[in-house]
Amino acid sequence: MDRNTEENLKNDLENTKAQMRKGILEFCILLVISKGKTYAPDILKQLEIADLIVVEGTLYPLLSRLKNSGLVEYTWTESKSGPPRKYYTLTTKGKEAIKRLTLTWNKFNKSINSLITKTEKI
Amino acid sequence: MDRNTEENLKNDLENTKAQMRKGILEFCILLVISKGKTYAPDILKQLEIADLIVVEGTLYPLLSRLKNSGLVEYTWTESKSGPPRKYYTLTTKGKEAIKRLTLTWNKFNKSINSLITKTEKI
DNA sequence: ACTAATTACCTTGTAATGCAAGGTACCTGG
DNA sequence: CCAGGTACCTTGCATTACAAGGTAATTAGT
Repeated sequence: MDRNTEENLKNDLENTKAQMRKGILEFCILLVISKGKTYAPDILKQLEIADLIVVEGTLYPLLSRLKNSGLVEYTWTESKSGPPRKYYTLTTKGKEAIKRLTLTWNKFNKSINSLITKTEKI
Repeated sequence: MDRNTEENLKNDLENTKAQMRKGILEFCILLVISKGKTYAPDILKQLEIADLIVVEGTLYPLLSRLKNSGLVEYTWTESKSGPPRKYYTLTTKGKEAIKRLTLTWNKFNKSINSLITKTEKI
């Protein structure tokens, strides 16, 4: 594979990988919050540790959506080193959502694995 | 959980699940094609068997994208029961793409599992 | 020979949403 | 009092899945 093809392939795949990441974003954010009270910049750090790059402009609107859906709630809390923070926690509904999304995730996993194993002749 | 909350939760989750499905769509279509020559309606059937509902209006543009990216190619083939079909196969680049996407998929899986296991205190 | 049904391909318009970039506001330290 | 750090949020753009509708080839029924 020459250098150009390699370059193109990388670009195409970046796109597809981004799509994959998007798909699991909401689920992952709920998972992070389920670990206990957190606020936006901390969520970003934890996602980065889990190897999922997300940026502010994505996270804030998403947190608002989760709030409006009643899956999370927040309380303002003073900080010792800056402006007050919104600490998010899961609601009962949010916990239920995580359970179901975990099942969904496992289901997709199964679908893909069934497709992968059928293709080992590549 | 009352009936309204249950209804709302279902709707919210449908949305999120749809997002997840979108993310893996391109990958899954490549996997199906890697099993051997196929054409659009057959791809739809195989995805349905793997529990991934996709519709025509989604598939055709996506196949065009994959074609333009050089991951798949097609040949027109006569049919015994209707108009001619476009039979798709993977290119070398497409096979390479599948390998990398499989790695990506495994990586995301690991990320999520690390988030899930950290949260068993729910 | 005509018509209806089937099969297959594709396009248009809409809505959702991730991201880059930019903006506001609070607090602390020099 | 102002510069830097921290935290919140919004706007505009591009991508893209889907619903709905359209074109065309072949076959079956009458």
